[in-house]
Amino acid sequence: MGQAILVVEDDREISGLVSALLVREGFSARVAENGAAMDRLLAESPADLILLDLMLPGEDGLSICRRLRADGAIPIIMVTAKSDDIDRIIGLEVGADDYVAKPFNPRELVARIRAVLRRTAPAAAPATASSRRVRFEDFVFDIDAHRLFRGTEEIALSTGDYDLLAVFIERPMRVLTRDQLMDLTKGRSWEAFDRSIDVALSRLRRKIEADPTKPALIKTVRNAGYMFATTVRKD
Amino acid sequence: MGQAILVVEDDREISGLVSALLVREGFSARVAENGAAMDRLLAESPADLILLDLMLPGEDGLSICRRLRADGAIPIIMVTAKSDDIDRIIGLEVGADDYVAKPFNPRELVARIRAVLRRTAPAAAPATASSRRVRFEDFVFDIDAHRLFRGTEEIALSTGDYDLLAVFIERPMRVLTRDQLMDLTKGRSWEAFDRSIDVALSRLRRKIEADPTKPALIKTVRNAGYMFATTVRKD
DNA sequence: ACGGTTTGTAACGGCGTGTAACGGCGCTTG
DNA sequence: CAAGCGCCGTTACACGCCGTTACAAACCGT
Repeated sequence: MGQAILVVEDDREISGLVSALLVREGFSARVAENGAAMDRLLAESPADLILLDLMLPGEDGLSICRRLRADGAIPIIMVTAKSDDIDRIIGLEVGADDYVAKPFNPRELVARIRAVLRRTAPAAAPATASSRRVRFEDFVFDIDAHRLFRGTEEIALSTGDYDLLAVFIERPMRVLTRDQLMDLTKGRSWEAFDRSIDVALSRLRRKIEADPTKPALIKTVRNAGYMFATTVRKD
Repeated sequence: MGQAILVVEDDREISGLVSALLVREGFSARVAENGAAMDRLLAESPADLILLDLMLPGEDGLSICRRLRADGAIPIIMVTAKSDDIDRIIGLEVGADDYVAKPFNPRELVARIRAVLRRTAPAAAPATASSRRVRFEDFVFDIDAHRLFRGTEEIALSTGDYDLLAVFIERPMRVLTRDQLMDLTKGRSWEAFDRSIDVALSRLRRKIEADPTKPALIKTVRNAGYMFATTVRKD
């Protein structure tokens, strides 16, 4: 779903709050408690942005920042507890993309993350971002443009249809629980008697299944959830 | 003498303190109390960076920022009294280079000024690279001339149509909220029951969509805003 | 086959969005 | 300066989306 943010922070309470905030805002968040843990997580999968605390056990935030700058071009936002430190960090020219002082306004933090991602995005991809497309069965799904085609016919998708399909496309051949679907599409968690996912699914099936009474694309997995049961080819 | 900073701030006390600080740090500082005074000073001699307060008598800081961004590439740091405003300003994408909340740590302010000057210094020269003409689908849009063509046919645009389209062109494949659209086109913020954006969009769609009842270029994203859903090629 | 549980979906209604229509304002023109 | 015109903000209403509810159908253990 969202872009991957890596939070490097040794205070569990703060990292918990921040990662919850980020997930709520549509990012995916991982936490590392020190430089070594960060390296391990980056080896597993890359991050789109790193939120880096200054004070850390072991290797210092400044050192980590310099190191990251040296090899990759991952955007970095430095976080520091004492606002007096900020001018020092900036002065040191470690090359972070932005700087935030604790305690920070959550919405400001999110806004600064978005601003940095926006600013650095054109550098990575060409400014005229081409749209991502995938194929499955005889469909072509233009993810960025929110458009779905079967053959040459366009199938109109509501925002709800799109959210659901986009989630499935990214996770084919895997059972997704109602809780996961709820979280990934609406950003809120699923409560016991909530049927909105089922109804949304029924509506999506009506548009994309050849025979909605015998679903072939989106299978029901009883007592578990739903699964996008076809292969997805990147274009 | 150091680089020329222009402080746009109506509070005499603050502007006095800031300009003293800047001079002490080796910059040259001038003060303007509002947008008109700023224009006069810029006409006399250019500035290397503008420190722009959000709340000003007469023309608003956001409006000034947009105006400055439109013609030149002078680095701008926005200053605001309420830290809650910061996330909104950043979210609005007025395009400032940094944002600082009052009351600020003087050394942090200086550090941020230096950081912005450092970052923007090399970018100044090759700024005039891109042509001001873009293509999308089978349209050619001449941004400077305010003219839009589909194939060889010209499509007449009102200034309202143009403003909206120009904003979208610069931010393809991104959902823009009504608040952002309002601010970027009209320079004022969006209030809950204001439908003028919706109507303006409807009028633009009527001119550029093949089938305005099934919008393909400008998608509605329910509960969020609108998105220009096509790729834009620079000419 | 029976009863309880889970899933499918039609129907309803609240609310967000599309857009026709009206009218004020500023600009052009004679 | 009056008349005409086009632009655009407001209003009002129609329509579509989606969360909820209710009931039917499918499923499963016994």
